[in-house]
Amino acid sequence: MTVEDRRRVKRLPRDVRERQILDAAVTVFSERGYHDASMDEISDVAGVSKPMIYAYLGSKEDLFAACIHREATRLLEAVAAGVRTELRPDMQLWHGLAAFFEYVGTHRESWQVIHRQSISQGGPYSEELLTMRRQAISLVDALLVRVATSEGLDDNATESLAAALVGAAESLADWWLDNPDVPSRVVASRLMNLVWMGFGGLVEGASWHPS
Amino acid sequence: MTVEDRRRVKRLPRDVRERQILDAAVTVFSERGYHDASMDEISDVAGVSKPMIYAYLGSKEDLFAACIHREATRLLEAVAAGVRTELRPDMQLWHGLAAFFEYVGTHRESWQVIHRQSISQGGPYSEELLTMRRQAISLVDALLVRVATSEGLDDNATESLAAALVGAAESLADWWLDNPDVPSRVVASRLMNLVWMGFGGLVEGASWHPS
Amino acid sequence: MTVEDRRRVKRLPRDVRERQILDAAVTVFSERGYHDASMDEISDVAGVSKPMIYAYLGSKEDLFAACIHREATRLLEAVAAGVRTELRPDMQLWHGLAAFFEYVGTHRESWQVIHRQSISQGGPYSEELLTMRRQAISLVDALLVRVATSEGLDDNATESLAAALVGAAESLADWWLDNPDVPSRVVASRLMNLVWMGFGGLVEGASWHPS
Amino acid sequence: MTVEDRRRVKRLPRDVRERQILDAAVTVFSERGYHDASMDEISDVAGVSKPMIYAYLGSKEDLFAACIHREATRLLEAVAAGVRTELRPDMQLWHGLAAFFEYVGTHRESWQVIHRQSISQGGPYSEELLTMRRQAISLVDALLVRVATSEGLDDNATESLAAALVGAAESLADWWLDNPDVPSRVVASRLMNLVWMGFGGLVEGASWHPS
DNA sequence: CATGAATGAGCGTTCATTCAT
DNA sequence: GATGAATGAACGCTCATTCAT
Repeated sequence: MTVEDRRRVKRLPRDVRERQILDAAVTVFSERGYHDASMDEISDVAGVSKPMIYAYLGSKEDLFAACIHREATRLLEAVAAGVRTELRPDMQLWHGLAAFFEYVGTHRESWQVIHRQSISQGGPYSEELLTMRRQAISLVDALLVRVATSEGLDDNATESLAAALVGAAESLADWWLDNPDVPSRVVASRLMNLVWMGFGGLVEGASWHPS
Repeated sequence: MTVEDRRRVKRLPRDVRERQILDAAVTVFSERGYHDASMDEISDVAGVSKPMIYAYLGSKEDLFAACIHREATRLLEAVAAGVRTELRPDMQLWHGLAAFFEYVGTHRESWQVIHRQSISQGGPYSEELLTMRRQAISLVDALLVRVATSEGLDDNATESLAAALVGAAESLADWWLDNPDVPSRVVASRLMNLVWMGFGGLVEGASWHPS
Repeated sequence: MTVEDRRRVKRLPRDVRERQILDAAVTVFSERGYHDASMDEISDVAGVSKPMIYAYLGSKEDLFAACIHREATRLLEAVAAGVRTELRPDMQLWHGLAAFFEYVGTHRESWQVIHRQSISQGGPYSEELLTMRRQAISLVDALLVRVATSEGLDDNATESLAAALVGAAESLADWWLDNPDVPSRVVASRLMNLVWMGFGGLVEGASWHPS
Repeated sequence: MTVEDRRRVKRLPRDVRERQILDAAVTVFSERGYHDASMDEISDVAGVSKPMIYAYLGSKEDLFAACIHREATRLLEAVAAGVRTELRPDMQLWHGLAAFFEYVGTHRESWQVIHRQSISQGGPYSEELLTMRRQAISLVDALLVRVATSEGLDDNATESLAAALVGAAESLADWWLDNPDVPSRVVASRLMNLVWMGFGGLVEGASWHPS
């Protein structure tokens, strides 16, 4: 169904329209970033007039927050689905990473709307962004805590390592966008090896493989 | 303003004015982010009229690029100064990380203007940002390549690991801003242990210390 | 809303709906004024959908006119009921004033929707406002004419005095809203004394009391 | 100097531009009322771009307040100049009223921008309006207090009479706008007679004349 | 060298009003 | 009879940028 078709169709129920609008907003925000995206373009892409957006999703900031929320939730759920606590610790981490890169590879727009934005904490519009990022770190932190229990790593330490790990994954995902020929599994595997074996280990020829 | 008054105004040489302006711009950009910073505020903080800024530094985007360039160069130089190739590989990495966190801790404004910005690659204003980030990755990559030579890690692999490492450091720096009680050395040491020993090693009780 | 639900909804007769809507509109207009009142809020308060308002009462301007008409008519009727021509001239005026302040005191909403609006004659929406105000002046004028017949006050003069008197009453009503402790009768009595005895008379100790 | 000429003239000093803008704003506000006046039209009439208005006078509300302040101050000063305390009480009042109608007759725009607006106290934009009106009432109150000292009229009573008198004058001014053939002095004289002799006195043939 | 004055262009937001069901 | 869905049109406001002095 093309945009023109959609424009001619009238009186859709609210939730359908909301989904249309959110889809359009994700597309535009991911292409242009928050500031350079205009409500006009979003309404055009959605095939809906601007007042509908305000009626259903509120202000630009609200709309952005809704996008972030939906997309980040999907990503987090994908990752959480990979991390099954009945697995061996290293396998939990591995499946989490694999799920992350799998998701990023198959949902570029989703990833971009989440990640390619300012994280200046001053700006009010990034509240949702920070919240979701904190959730991501919490998820990883919980994983690390389970793994590292009673190993002398205090809460503070595991949280910082979780933050580092999340940052590493984000940054590697970005690198991947510029080097798309590498398969998802390979990228995940590289990060897995780095964080599990350490560079020291790698240098000495050690490596980790899913067993 | 009368002619007499004007005579009393300091006619500063160009490079001094440029420094004034850049300093002000760094302050404002770091506080507000690129989009929310206004040329008016920058000119106010600099104590200079707006046309001066345009005459000396060009457009807002140019000005931002100049800020990023100056501050990122300083950071990179600080890190590069830590990484001395005559050292043992692990010590090179260690001193690089230590220098990084030391710099971030003592130059918050500088760090914020570099990092707390959108990295949406669509936007033209972030050209310099991406360039400097690529330089950072190159720097780390070179280090890793020296370390890992002939270990089966190809160029592509080390570059991706370098990207991951840079991202981990950035993210950890952010975490640190929210947890400022942890000393710089401790933060650096945590990341060093993660990337050198791997989580697997840490779990088994291994750890790395500067020797 | 399913078909069953719809059947359960009350299908009220037209005049009941109109009264509902007018009541709501009076409330909202009196609170917010014409411009700041939104059709959305009115329809909310009325518990009726917007298209109903348009179907029954026409445009926003029409709706406002209907409000003004209804409320001003009630006020005028209250005052006219006080002015009984079989009374002595001064008693007519007195009872008219007393009725006015009595009405204002007991129908604040009504008074506010009538009075706290722009009277800019350019605006088309105030046609009814001006009409009703002219009626008020006519009412008073008729009273003055009866009182002052053959006293050298020509038509033009009594009409202007009627306008002055109406303005005095309006303004005093406003003052009263900010000083609600004064009883209705006292306020009316003050105005009665002013316009009957004159300030010159009051200064000399004269005063008027209902006898 | 026509608008076109003005538009071609460049780089006027700030205070000149501010006066131009205020003049234009008074014209437009008086014609259309606050809400129906658009900043676009004001900037057109002023021969200035909109950003200048915001730079010099602030928001629409600020601009309106500035208009009200300037015009109401002029009116109050004109009236206050008429009321000279060395005169006999009745003559003070008379000259005040005469000055009021004289001003209204010769400055219609000024009067309309002051008076033909909503006085809904809810709206934030009318703060200045209420303030100036309170000043007017205070001015009259002071006069009445001087006149009526020790006559059994308490503060509360004189203030209410002052409010009534101000309202009567406003309303009569409005009536006058629709009946412009009556000379200013005659209008003033009618109100003077009403409030000084009272209607009771007038009916009995008494009348007040400046002696 | 330096600046106050000035604006084109665009954005987020709102609201009275109407259509399709 | 009644309503949720939908929009055209306009408005207040801001900002990077450039003249004229």
